[in-house]
Amino acid sequence: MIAPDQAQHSVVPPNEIPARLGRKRDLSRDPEILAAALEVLAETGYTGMTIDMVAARAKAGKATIYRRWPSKAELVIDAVACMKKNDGTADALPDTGTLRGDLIAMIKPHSINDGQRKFQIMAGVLAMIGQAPELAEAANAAIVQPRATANRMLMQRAQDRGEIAADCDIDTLSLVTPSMIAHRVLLLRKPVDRDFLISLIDGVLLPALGIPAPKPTPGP
Amino acid sequence: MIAPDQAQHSVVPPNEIPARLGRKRDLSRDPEILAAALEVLAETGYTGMTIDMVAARAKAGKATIYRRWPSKAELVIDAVACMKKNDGTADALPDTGTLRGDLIAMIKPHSINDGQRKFQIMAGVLAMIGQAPELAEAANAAIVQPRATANRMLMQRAQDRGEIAADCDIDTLSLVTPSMIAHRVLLLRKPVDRDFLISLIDGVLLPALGIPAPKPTPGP
DNA sequence: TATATACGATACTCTGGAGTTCCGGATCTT
DNA sequence: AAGATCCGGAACTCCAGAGTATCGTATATA
Repeated sequence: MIAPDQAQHSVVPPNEIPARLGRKRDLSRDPEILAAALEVLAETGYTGMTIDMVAARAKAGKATIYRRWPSKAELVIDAVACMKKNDGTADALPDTGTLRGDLIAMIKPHSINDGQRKFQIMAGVLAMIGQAPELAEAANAAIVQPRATANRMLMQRAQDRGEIAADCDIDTLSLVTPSMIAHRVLLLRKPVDRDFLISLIDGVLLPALGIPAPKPTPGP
Repeated sequence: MIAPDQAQHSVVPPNEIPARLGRKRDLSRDPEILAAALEVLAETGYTGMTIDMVAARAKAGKATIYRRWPSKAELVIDAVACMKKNDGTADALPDTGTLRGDLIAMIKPHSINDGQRKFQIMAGVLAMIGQAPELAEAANAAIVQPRATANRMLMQRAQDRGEIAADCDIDTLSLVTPSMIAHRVLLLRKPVDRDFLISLIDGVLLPALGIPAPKPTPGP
């Protein structure tokens, strides 16, 4: 999917590598171009983004880009899909013993900035989800699902150790924070800061799971 | 805001109407053009929408449109803003005596279709919120806020009559359903049907407010 | 009636950007 | 060495669509 035209001779025997002549394609440029595309996408949105911007940002020629992706749309789809791989959300899930501790521990400066950026990209990408439904799936898989999955795993663990009831609607609740972060970034254009995330945890998630508010007034 | 250039002689005494010569502008065409713009917007998105499409849909000339709005962007902003006026969400808020009854009563076929269409428009409009922050406000005010306000009023009443605790985070909770509907329509591209809305009410809102699930298994 | 503006319809201009082609130089296979 | 393909860079073609201008007609004021 990354380099769509690398498998062009599907007729030749699979054991015989095509062994094409000439200079080899520099595969290390692929991720650099995709990263540049994501940067421009986050800054200007899909409509404002031009291939020249991406080429300039990646210090590449336009021909190099069109040699690897057939169109602007496919480049963007690929760039969004590749976010999923280098995300690192699932690594090192916290384990503090309480669900609230785990959820709070997920709030790190890095993950806040990363999240802000991802939803910025989502805003730029939503421009063309009407024409490319596959892009909606890619964006969902790369941006929303990692967070939802992390939430689901934390809640599942809490359920297994009896901290929350067995009949909680974990699947629905795991989507609450991603959805409300998206609304805050896309429409309200407010920052996703620590206080907002804590208000989601203490005002929505934990109450919905039957865990009472921990500190009504957190002293200084 | 609807006809930006109708007040062009701000110097003349306000009691003396300009009394311009020539044929008068047909004001009844304004809402027809705005409605056509919303239709095209919902179908094709901002990028795919052309002024010719809007003109054809409204059976109007392009000049007629440009005589009233200076650009495509301003037309769209106005169209979205005008949704807020003819929405009818706030009228006839249900009053069944219980919060769950009220929330369920809000689920009517009409409001479901209307909501689906509004969030479709929101998808089309998100394309340019990067360039026009005012459009983000307009979309928020026209699409999300009416629903959030209705939710907030219902919860406030429940709080006043003691059905739910006084320290509930009503402001945050009122945004849960609009945010999750948006995610479902925009990214998941699934229909917003009755079952989904009920799962939000019984799986998130009511538990978060401390109201136990009413029927674990709703018999036939 | 004379003038001025709005109307729908059509033709027109103009610009930005997608996608293509060519260049000189580098790197590969044979 | 020779031929083929890559590279970054730049010039190029091509077109959809925003915005403008014009025309014949309708409706307003003076």
